[in-house]
Amino acid sequence: MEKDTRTKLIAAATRLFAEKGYEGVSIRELAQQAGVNSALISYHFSGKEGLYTAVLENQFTMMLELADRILHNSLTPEQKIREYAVTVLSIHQSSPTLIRFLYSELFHPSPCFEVITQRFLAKIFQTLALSFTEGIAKGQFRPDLNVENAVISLAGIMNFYFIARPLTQNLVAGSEAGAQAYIEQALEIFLAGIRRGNKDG
Amino acid sequence: MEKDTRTKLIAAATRLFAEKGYEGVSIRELAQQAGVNSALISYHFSGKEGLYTAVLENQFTMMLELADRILHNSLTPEQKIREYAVTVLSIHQSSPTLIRFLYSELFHPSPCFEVITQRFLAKIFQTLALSFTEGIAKGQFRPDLNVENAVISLAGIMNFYFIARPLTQNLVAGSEAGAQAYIEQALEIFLAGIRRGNKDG
DNA sequence: GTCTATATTGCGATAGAC
DNA sequence: GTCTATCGCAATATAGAC
Repeated sequence: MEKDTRTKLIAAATRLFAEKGYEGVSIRELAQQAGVNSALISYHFSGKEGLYTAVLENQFTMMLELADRILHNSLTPEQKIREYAVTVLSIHQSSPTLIRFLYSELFHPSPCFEVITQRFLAKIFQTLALSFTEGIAKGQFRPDLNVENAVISLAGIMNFYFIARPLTQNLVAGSEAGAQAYIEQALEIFLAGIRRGNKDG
Repeated sequence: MEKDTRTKLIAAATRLFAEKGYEGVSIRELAQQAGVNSALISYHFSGKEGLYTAVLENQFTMMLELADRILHNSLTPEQKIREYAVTVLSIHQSSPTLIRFLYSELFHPSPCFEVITQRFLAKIFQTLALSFTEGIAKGQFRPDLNVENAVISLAGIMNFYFIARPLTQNLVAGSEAGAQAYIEQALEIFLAGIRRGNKDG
């Protein structure tokens, strides 16, 4: 049992950090939940902060891999938006704790977050913005769209379901198995809303 | 200077808690930023936790007052959705730190959060859900809408701009003075997306 | 109501035996 | 690689003078 200690620590730390936040959990609690000695955190990760960084990198790596799907292919603007939607669904389903780390980092960023901001979020943003620009140029989307705002609207409508899940689990009665159904309807609402000829006024 | 100490402490605490989170700030720092002695936190608020609760109650009170606008009047379904949008804008503009406390509480709830969940969020959710149901019944909205999901889509598209602001301030070049413009476009996208006859086939 | 000084606890990190 | 024991520090809270 040498390398297994790292794995057990990361697994316990992912759960505990997601639940209580970085400062809300002590190294003693982390070690206890992992079933190892607390001194091993310093030995394997150079301290609590190193363990947290390892957890973040582990979480964000899955996101980066999935993201290549939308970035490295040639699709129509609408297809790229659809691809973004299913990618969002995949990310949240394969890593349900990710959203907590993402928003914890968003509001209280650690040094490690800049990597994600620059390598992932900015890239996604620009890719989507280009898709909107292209869709407008081709006459598929409303010509009066502000592309930056459209990107935020798309990201908001796709991600908020997972952000608000702690609430909706209590508010909505039978809300499970609904992530995919949500994404599908949200996608149709959004696409119908930006297509040419649906302008209000 | 008796009651002024409470005010100064709440003001400093609102700023510091929003910036660093509950555990990220000490009572010494709180007192120093407020320009008072640290022992006065225990005297006036029975400790750090009491001060945090006072900050939360102060933040959430404004939200509750503004929320009455959508709840206590008889508007058409589309008018209620528009009223919700401008209310969201008002809330975030009059209290820019609120979103941080809201999501901090969403992921790491303190006892005080249940009050908000029950008195505000659930009420808003149900009011909007009723508006969608009514709009569908009157033939104004697409008949295949899932109302719970539509509420989440609306909340997501309206709030995400303010959630993602720490990011977009770095990502988008000249993004200021854009909150109202965002809300207006997001509203048109959403309404165009749920109106009858815009269904994707 | 406000201050100084201090009690007490819990934290992260590490030295050193095995 | 793992464990025990402990160090040093910073945290909150409070007692008591003013």
